[in-house]
Amino acid sequence: MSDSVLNRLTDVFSQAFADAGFPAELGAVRESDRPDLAPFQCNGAMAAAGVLKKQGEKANPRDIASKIVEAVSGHSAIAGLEIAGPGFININPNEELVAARANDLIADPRTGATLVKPLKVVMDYGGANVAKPMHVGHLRSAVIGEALKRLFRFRGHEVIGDVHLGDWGLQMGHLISELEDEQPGLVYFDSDVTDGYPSESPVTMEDMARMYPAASSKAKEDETRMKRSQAATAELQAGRPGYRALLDHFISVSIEYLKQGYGDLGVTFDLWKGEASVDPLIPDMIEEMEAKGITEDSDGALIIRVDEGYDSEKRKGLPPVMLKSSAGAVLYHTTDLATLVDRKKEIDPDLILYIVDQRQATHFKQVFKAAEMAGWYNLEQMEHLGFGTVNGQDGKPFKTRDGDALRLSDLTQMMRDAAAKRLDESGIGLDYDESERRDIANKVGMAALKFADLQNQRLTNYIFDIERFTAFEGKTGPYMLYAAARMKSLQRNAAEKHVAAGDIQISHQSELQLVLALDAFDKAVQKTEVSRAPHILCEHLFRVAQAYSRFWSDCPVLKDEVPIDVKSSRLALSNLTLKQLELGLDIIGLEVPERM
RNA sequence: GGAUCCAUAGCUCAACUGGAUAGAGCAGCCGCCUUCUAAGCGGCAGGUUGUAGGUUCGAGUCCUACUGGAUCUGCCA
Repeated sequence: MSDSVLNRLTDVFSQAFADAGFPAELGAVRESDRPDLAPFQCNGAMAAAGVLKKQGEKANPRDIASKIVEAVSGHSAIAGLEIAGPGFININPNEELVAARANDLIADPRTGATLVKPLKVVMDYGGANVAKPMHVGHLRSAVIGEALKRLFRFRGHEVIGDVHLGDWGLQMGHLISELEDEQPGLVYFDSDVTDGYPSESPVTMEDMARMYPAASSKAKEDETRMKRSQAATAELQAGRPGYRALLDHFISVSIEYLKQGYGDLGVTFDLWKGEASVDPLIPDMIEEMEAKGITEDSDGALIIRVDEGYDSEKRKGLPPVMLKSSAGAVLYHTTDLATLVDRKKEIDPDLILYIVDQRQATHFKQVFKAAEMAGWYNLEQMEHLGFGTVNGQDGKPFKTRDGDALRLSDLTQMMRDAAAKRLDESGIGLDYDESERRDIANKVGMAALKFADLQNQRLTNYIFDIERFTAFEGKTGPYMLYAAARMKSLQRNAAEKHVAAGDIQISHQSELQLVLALDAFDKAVQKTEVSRAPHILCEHLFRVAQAYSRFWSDCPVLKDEVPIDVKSSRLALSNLTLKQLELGLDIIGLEVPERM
């Protein structure tokens, strides 16, 4: 496999800088900020002048630039060079080199994307809770996590995705005590019975969705009601068989529901573990931590101090990790640590990524520090990848008009309906049968939803605007599906007309721009991995789709007046673009319909 | 009180980690469909990058202080 045009140029310039006595890194070539002047630029001359100046020599960056230009001019990879401003070097690549690169990309099933030395990576995302319906707040973790999982796999890593259910806290106590109020006669509440519980769940997902908020609000106002929930939680965690059996029902009913919800988004998990599943590890874990001398007793609670400078009076510094409350209950610090122990034992990963709301940044800082103190992992092996909250247009967390969180299933249905409506309006799909129309509407709707999320940088807060989501023009998921569908259409028409793909030759600016856009794939994928930022890949794919749309309007392929070798070349370029777009869109979780 | 994050075009967001004239999309205005999909393409307009300093050849990006917002801050997860 050849190297990208950008890397080839970097090699040439690095050599020139090294020969001139400068660090080779100064020869780094980059995509130009001024594409109107040239596609590539090298800014090393300015930095080189800085190096000389530090050594006490005076230097003019323009002089250095002309020295470098002299050294590289005439190289076969370069068609033109120009020095501009304080010492920028603008570079035009040799078009034959670009065309040769395009033909190499065709031969590569990964269209130029390289692989890395594989790591074993656990990704903790999704973060749904047992017994609670999925709402818009669950969207980002699922969509971002899934994209990162697929990206890391595409890079060659071994990735295990774990949904890590919230199934072990007070919420379970709420649910158990509420169920006892509603159906006190159930066998689970008979403490004389310890075995042989029914295999059928006493509650449905809708039951739980109703019962949990009811219990929670009662407990907020009524202290005795809260005490009952807490007692039920404690008994559950102490292993009362009837409660444990109920929990198993809650979990399996929830998982079935969640698989549906995540499945609608194309999100899948390798592990459906949760907090409850690591509970058996906790006693040994605490014993180990005590033996290592990192725990201490404080006001009856068992804690780990993770910050020497912590001052509880002034509330300054990082608060301690709480392993056990003064009431003896296990907390979410504890289960998260136990999960780390479990993963060490079962998987022994090189890296663990948590794709969780940015609000939990402090929590993860504490947990990671404790895990390091226990000697299980290095701090570099655990990363919290936070993201902003989903807000309404008023900047506050998104709510429906009734004040509830919008259910994810309602949101996805709205997206599908909007896409179906758009399909009707276009008039294109009138002759498609019903199932294909549904399929297209689903793919377009989900593409719009996911792309709207992923194109934002992770950390910024997220303004949820259904109007904007269901607008399918411009920088949207549907735009990219549309570009890809055109490529497929062209492919079909070419087959009908018996036009075969051939060698790519560049005869138009739009073809050159498209090839250069495609050639940036590997770099975009690498940057996305390093910064764990899917929006970088989204940006690349959008630029490819945009370059293709220009190509589409500027460069006819199958029209009669086009010479046969140009037809073959352009068809090959279109097919190459389709291949890369499908690879990239698959990573961010978008599916391309055959036509739309 | 302490800490983290954010502030860029009317709106939603980028800006390759210090480089040229800060870029896209939407909304607005003007063009382009009798042959490969107009969910598209071309063009115009839109900015004192929250404020004030500092570092240097060069700052949206780095340092300091403010202003405004979000979040977290030992026994819920």
